[in-house]
Amino acid sequence: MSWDPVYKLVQRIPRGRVLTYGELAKALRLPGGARSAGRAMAATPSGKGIPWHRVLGERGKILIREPYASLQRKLLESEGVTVVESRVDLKRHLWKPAIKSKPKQTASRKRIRK
DNA sequence: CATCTGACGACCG
DNA sequence: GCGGTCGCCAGAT
Repeated sequence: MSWDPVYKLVQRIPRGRVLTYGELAKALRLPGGARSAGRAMAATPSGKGIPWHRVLGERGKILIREPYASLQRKLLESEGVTVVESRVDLKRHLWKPAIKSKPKQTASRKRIRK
């Protein structure tokens, strides 16, 4: 599986902003959901300039285990993101990615919900 | 091929 | 809020 689309989006996250696995997966419509986003990040090649630390769990919580958790927190704080009790304030730092090309739905997009 | 293992998240108690 | 279960599914063993 090629996670390129994921890395590409992650690289677009502005400095000082963050994104959650769930939002990431939803934005790219990854099959398997958030877990897929997590797998992609787990396979993130280091040294590619990919700001993996800007991806957090639901509610802005740092889910990765040590020793990376400390590093992630450190990197976030160095960008001006306040981390409290292993979590950041999404209201203040969540970044909303542009919608991934949603092929013409001009006027058919109806609610799927009940 | 059979199992196990998660950078997840929704749900439940 | 915390811990356990379940669905998800690509990789590793």
